[in-house]
Amino acid sequence: MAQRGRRTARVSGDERQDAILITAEALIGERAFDDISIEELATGAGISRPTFYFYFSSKDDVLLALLDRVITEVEHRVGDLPRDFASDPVGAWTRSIGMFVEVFVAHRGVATAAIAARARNDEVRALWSKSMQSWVDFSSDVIRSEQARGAAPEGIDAHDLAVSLNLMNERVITAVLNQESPAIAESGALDVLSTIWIRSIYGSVNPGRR
Amino acid sequence: MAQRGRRTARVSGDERQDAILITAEALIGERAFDDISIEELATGAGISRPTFYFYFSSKDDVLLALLDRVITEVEHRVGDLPRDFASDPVGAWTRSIGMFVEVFVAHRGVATAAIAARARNDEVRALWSKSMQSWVDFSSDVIRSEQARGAAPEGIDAHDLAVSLNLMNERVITAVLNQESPAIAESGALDVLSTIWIRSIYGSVNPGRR
DNA sequence: CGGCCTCTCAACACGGTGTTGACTCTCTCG
DNA sequence: CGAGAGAGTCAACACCGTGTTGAGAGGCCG
Repeated sequence: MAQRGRRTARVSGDERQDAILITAEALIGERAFDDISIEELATGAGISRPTFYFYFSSKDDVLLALLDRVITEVEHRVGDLPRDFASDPVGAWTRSIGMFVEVFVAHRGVATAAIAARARNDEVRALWSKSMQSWVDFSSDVIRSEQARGAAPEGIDAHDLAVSLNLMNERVITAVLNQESPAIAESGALDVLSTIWIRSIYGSVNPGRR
Repeated sequence: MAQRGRRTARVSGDERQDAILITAEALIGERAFDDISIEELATGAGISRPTFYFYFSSKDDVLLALLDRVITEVEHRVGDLPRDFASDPVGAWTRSIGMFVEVFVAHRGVATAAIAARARNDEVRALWSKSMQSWVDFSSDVIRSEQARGAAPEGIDAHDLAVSLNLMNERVITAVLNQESPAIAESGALDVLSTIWIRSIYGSVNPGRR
């Protein structure tokens, strides 16, 4: 939120700022963020390179602004997520994971760029963490309440489980979208992920001995 | 394998090449790969920057050489992994995952650098994939055989499951090692990961209806 | 109108990468 | 043993991308 980008601002020039963001989002969709120069962003927005610095302090700052929007959307959507897990756990989890996938796909470019940038940029890392945290909080709350009502077995820390499963989602979806190898087919992803979530949240299996 | 780095080579100068690799491995442990300049690698190896180019064609080429070693180790260790899953599935899986964790921790710097570099460098991506593929092949083989002997339920594709779980391991361990947030405690990681693997491989749960 | 604040950019400084061309060893073969 | 072919080395250069500086143009407000 608030004051990402521009320094003091008040009247016009907002359009320029937007133009940079729009250019960035467009380019990010077709090319790696690292391969986009500030020159290109500036030209795309109809300004010179030094002028770019009037609006943003760096290329990463642009990414941050883009990420901000995504975070806002994530927090909205997570907040609106239904919590009717008692009546239809499988469906409810699948819908939640489906929403995670949707957000990722919708902001594919920003997500990919942010994941790459978080290794070197603290602010990007913090912001990304914040959005992952929304999902983790949501899932660990639900897991805990499923454990409390006896539907899911205790014996595993709800938070750790939620973190691991959400990180799995992040990684698997990234692999699918980037057509990595090894990866899985996009069509089957939601299914596999849901199954893993369900089994590891509700299952208490002791194969063989132990 | 073979012929990474140096162009034709035959006699001496090998030491120089090693010196670069050693310097790289040392620096990579204390600083992000991106923040290391070729100048530093050269100086560390006692040569000038242009001379560096005699041995490697780029900084990424050095990383590739480092990765090559890791791949070799991974393939060895995966090959040596016991397959006594019938008698003690939980223990066997935990040991396998433990080995994955060990390799990651042992080559922490290279792993982190490779993960960051794979986004921009095709060769790094290919090499990393190769090592992940070793784990995936191993795990999907075992899952398939566990399904065949009736210990694990069918109804989920062994390959997709193996890919997802291995990507989860990669991501969770990275998060732990980099002290990201959200992440989990290093001490509990193996436990949580094993539990998720076991439950999703052997469990067939239908909570509520379906 | 006069001054301030927003906005703009040419020109510069810098740091990193990769290349060139000339030079020095050292080993080998006639 | 003397000539030539590598192997190995590096000063100097060409580039490109980033970020800064300083000087100005235009509008809005008293």
